Amino acid sequence: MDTKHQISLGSSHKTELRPTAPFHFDGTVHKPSHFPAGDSAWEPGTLWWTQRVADELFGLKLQNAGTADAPLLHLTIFGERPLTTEEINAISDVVAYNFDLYLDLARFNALLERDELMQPVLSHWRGMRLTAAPLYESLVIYIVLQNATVRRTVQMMHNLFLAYGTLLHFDGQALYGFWSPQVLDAAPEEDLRALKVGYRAKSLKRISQQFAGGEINAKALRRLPNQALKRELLKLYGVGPATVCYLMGDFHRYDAFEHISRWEQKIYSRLLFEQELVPAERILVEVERRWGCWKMLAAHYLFEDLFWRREHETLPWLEELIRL
DNA sequence: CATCAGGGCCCTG
DNA sequence: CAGGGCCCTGAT
Repeated sequence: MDTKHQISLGSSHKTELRPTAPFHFDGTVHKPSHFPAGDSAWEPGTLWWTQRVADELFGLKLQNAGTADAPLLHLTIFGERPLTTEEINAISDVVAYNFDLYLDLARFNALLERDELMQPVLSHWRGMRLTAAPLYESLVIYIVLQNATVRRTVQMMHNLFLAYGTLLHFDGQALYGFWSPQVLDAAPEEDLRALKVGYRAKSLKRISQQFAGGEINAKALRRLPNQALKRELLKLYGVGPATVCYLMGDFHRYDAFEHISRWEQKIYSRLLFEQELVPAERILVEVERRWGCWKMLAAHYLFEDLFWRREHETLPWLEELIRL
């Protein structure tokens, strides 16, 4: 292994989290539609992943210790050193925000129960959340997704982790932790290009520079209303209409589903209209009509349900669209 | 062997 | 606002 940096996380702390009910553990922590990035591992009932908090890397384990209607989570935090109570709480808060643990789904569930198409989907996924990553990490992932096939995205992410990530050993896992923005800010663009990220090297560097320079305050952004938030996010170099739509999801803005990329358009055409290709505009009108302010979350349910089915049955039309 | 589009975006005219 | 260019890869 030519990973330059690796560390063992010998210190561990346990704490508990109580999501609002209903809570769907596996649907929330494992997303079949996401590409495998090397920074998380999942088995039913347990998720391991890495998280950079306040410029320090941690390994995290989340275990399902409750039921859908009486949710309880055991969170174990692995670090290089003992943590204070305040630090444990801070990390718990990050986890709670990223998994949207305290989301009230009552109205959403009532809405989906009245939707014929969504009834079976809801019966599988009731309590599932749309999850987020730290803003910088989400941006990196969305940038390597741009104009690339899944295979290439996986390769780019792997190369980036190999060159700039830190392999964290904890709880029998070996998972990559993200670099700090300062690292890519300082790296020559040619070095990034050598990792075969292509023109995305420029976006990665510019974004890293903006974060390293303290221009971005993710927590302050959370307080902005949708349109202002969108405006701010679009100022980030390399963020356009497709990426900003994903980012609004990271900020739990479930009413902000305002863009459909080509491959998603084909998938929604099938699921909503049973047609090959419906105009994007018509799809957006339809999701607004059906799900209103919950449209992004509802669309997420449909999508994850589809990709979960893909793991268990063959869907030839979908395979053609995914193009590994 | 060449050509092309891909889970976009920036820049230019 | 339309269209070209961008890095690289696998498909054709």
